[in-house]
Amino acid sequence: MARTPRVVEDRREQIIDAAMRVFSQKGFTRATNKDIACEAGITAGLIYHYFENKKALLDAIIEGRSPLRLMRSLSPHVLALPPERFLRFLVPQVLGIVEEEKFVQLIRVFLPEALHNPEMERTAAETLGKGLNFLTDYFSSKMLSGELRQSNAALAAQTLLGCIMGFVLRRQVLRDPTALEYTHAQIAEVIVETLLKGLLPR
Amino acid sequence: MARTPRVVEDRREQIIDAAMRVFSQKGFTRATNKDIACEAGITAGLIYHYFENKKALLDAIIEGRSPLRLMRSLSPHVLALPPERFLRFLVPQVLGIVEEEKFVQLIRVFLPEALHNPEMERTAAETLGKGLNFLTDYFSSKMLSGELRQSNAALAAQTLLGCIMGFVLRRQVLRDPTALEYTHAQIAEVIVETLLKGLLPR
Amino acid sequence: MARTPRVVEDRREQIIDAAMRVFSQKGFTRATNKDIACEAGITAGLIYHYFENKKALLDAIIEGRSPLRLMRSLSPHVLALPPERFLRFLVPQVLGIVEEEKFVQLIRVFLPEALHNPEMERTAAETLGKGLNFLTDYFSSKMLSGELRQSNAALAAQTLLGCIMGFVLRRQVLRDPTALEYTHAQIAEVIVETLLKGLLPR
Amino acid sequence: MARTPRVVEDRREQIIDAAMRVFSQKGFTRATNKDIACEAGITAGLIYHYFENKKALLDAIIEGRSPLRLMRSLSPHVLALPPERFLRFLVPQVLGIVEEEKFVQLIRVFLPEALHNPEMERTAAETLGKGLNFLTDYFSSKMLSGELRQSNAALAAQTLLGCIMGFVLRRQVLRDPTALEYTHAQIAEVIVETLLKGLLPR
DNA sequence: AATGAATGAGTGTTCATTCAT
DNA sequence: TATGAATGAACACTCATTCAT
Repeated sequence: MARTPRVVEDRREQIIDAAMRVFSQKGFTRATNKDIACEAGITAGLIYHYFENKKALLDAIIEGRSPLRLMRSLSPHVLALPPERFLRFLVPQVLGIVEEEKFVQLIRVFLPEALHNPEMERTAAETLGKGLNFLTDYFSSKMLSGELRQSNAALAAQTLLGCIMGFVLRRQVLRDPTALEYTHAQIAEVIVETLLKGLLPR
Repeated sequence: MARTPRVVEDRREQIIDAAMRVFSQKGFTRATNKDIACEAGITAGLIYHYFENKKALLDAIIEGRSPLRLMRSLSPHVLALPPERFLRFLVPQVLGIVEEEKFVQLIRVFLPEALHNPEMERTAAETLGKGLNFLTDYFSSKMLSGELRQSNAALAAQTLLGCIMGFVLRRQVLRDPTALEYTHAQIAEVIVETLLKGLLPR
Repeated sequence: MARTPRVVEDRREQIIDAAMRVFSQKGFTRATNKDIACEAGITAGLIYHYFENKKALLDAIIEGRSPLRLMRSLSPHVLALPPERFLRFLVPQVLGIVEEEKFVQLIRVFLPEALHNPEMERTAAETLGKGLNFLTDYFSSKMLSGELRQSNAALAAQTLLGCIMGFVLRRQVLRDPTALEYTHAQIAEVIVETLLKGLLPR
Repeated sequence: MARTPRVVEDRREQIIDAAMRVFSQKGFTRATNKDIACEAGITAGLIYHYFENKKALLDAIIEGRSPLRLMRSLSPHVLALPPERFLRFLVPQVLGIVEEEKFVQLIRVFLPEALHNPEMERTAAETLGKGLNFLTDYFSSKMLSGELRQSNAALAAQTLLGCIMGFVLRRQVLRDPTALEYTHAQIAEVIVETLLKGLLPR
């Protein structure tokens, strides 16, 4: 009896996982319910016991797999670190999370959807916004304290995150083999080195 | 007279334009022939007078609207400029081209397609690669001449282009209103300032 | 229970039967899925639950309804019969099978298809070939034993089968009312008498 | 001026010829107007200056190419010949005409159409009927005169024509390579010998 | 006479969704 | 829970036919 909800959750997860894989490979529209059912080892009809429709399944993926850990793992104490140590900690950390298989799948599912769906566009913008706010706050405080030179903190934050996104885009979305040869350490080193000198006071 | 070929070309262009708009709004798969025909003010059947099938129409968009101008407009003489002037010229130039309506549409059509179509994935990676090579070459030569400090030129190029892509992604793909408030000049200023100091020798 | 596979088979058979009727009336190309579905009392979509496509449905008709019984019913012991008894048994037998409704439908489906489809052309030629071989063998052995006069057994076989085909063609394909007035017995009598003893008076 | 109707007739003939070829290869329904226009070296629209629609083009083929020569070439004086000479003249003659390329095309166009079109079914039955009547009359008179033994003349006629049709069907419709190896002379010889004198030894 | 752009009705096929079992 | 038969509303695409030129 205590089992039923457990099983239900398992089945749900199982379907979500399968859908995640199929959507990330084929895209939401091209993926059929049969594809997903097949990947999950069930029949297509059963999906409708756990999800209202195909769209609800997509929503479940996106809601359930939100990159919250990212925020959590970066929390309070790191904010106290001086810029150089902060960035040398943050950048590889972000790269590590963002280039995980699950996260890459999420990007591949979410990105095309965001492109053609205003609601998801907003969700994506907001999620990114949270990350940017976090960084912006950090930069602002360090600019105030004089540890970073004065400039537009929000734009600086966007510049940093943009660099990282650029790498991820080329590596995980375009799957450029050249870009995939670098290690996270190398990438982080270059980003940090390049931006840091520009951000530090003379 | 002398008109006939003109009309044919016009009709083709007209269909391509309509498809461009519809694809960029709805995505290739979701866009129906009727949508495109409707947008172009014709009937769906006529599309097949000019294009073999829906995919051929997509190909025509992508081949016909390739961002070649970008490369051409940046060519020879600018390579001689010193880094600061070079970047202050280049970055707004690229932003200007890349944020044109037509170009943004192209991105919105191409990106989701590249995500689920290996052939386009390669095309996209190659196109980006050309831009990166151009930058990498410039950085390499300036590192040799001592105008920039020694480091991995390819990664530096990716960092620069990544920043720009990050901005475009947030502004034109996610259409984040906050990000859209900045002018090209502001964005370019921050990117150049931030990266330049990191790239210049001490 | 124990019903489920039965139902599936029934539905398949039901669709094949409907298709058989529609194809034989309208021809494969002219027959629409809607026609078939309508005849079967189902919706067009359901056809694709049981058959990959329209062509596969045609194949199923042709494979499933192959005139194998014809060969089987004629087998071993009749070969020992003397020519006159053999033919007096064989010809009405063949006429009976070949003029059955199902078989006539098969001809009406197959013939036009064989005319424009090399694969089916071959299948038809081979099927006919098997019948001819059977007859040729019989004629050969009886020519050796002196029960039939020496001549080209293969051509004699073709002559006999040709007569029968000629009748069937006129009766069942061209549906000539004059030809339909004869009974199988009459037709068989004339064919056997004519071929066996010839037209000339003794 | 006297030319115009000539040209019109030529164009018409040219289109009919092209249609004949295309219809006999692909079948009426599968053949497109573009196919025909292409084969005729014109554009599809032009067909409609000479024919009301596709069906009218088919009718023109069938009406214009009726196998009248066959009847004409067999006319009056041959009727006087004794049976053996008559058949030895008739059978190769018929085979020769019926296996001409043009006639075979006609069969390949007509046969599938007759199968699915009652009107053409009747036309075909009538045409065949004329041939049968001719033969039946001959057989009747020779039975009366005692040159042939008494039997059902109509069925005997059908038997003879059926034999020929059987050969043509196997050779020209099913294109059986084995059957195509025989010469007209061989085929005619066997048919005449078998029907005339029968299979039994004297 | 001839073209070919344009139409629109229709075709085979797909697939999300429902539902009896 | 789970199945898979069944539906029906699309959809991409074809093609006979029309018509301005």
